[in-house]
Amino acid sequence: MAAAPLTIGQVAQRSGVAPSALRFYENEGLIHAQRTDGNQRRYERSVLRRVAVIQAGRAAGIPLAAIGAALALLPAGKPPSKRDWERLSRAWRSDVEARIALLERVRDDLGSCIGCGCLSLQSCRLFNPVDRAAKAGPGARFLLGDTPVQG
Amino acid sequence: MAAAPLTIGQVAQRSGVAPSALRFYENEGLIHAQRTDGNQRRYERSVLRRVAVIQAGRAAGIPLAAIGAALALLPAGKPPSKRDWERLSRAWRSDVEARIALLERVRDDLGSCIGCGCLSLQSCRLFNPVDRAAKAGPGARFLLGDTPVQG
DNA sequence: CTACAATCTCAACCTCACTTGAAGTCAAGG
DNA sequence: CCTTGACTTCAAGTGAGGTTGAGATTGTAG
Repeated sequence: MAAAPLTIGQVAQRSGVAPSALRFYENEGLIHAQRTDGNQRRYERSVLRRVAVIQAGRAAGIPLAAIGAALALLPAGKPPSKRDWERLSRAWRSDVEARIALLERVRDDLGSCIGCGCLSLQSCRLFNPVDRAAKAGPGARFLLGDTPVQG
Repeated sequence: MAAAPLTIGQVAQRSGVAPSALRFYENEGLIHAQRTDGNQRRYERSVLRRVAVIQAGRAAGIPLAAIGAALALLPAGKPPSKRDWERLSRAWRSDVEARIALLERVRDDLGSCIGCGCLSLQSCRLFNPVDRAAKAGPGARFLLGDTPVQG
């Protein structure tokens, strides 16, 4: 008995991802499905793994497009090898670490502002003194920093 | 010589926020401006502080609406007191900390997955075993966790 | 065979935080 | 006065990551 293919509802239930999202992922090329004679989607079980990888990436804050790019390097019909997953999770991990570092900086700056007598807008790291110096170029941007993301 | 009011362009340059964004903030009720006879905006200098607070909140990942709610509790025409800012920055700090904790968990889960032989989908914390158990309710959601945000 | 739930497609809508464009007005230098 | 650049409003667009709804079709249990 070959493993029965899964309907979209079954995949939705098992993965916790809404059917609409699964269709969306397919549209974006992240997953793939066979079709019945009546045009309904039938999924191989390996799609569950793929969806789980997508979930992990989303949890890590990786944009869907980048997740898709990563998945594109993985075998289509088969679950990824341990090595594949190692590569992926390592990359995502360092991405998450960068995001954590950014937030930690913001946290520390907020913390230091509590005691810094910030109202003078003098030497505060959070409110950088672009107001006083007004040098060339816009300031205060340094806080936001573009989200580092692997293509 | 009373401090000259600032044009929108000047506020934009000094704060690093685009004029369109400043108009947007005004529309959303986060900042306010006087008008000239010719209907142009003229800002008091205290708006720079307010905008800086908005920037700080944005950096901390606080939604604009929540920043607006917080600002609404602050004196309108005057810079916030030290106490005001302490209250705000403390609240935002703990919000940031919650976000950091979430990311740290994801990071650790990604890390543990590197070595966990995850491909068996057996006991992995990242890929939680909803696939095997398929209990009531959707799974894998636990990773995402709603962003805690103060109203 | 008949219900009825599940699925299909396609287009429209949603939130967030803005940006862009069109068409017109204001302010300041020469 | 005239030009030029900064400013005005309002509507619409952007992009991410989907959801919602309409209307039609399929799959399955009884």
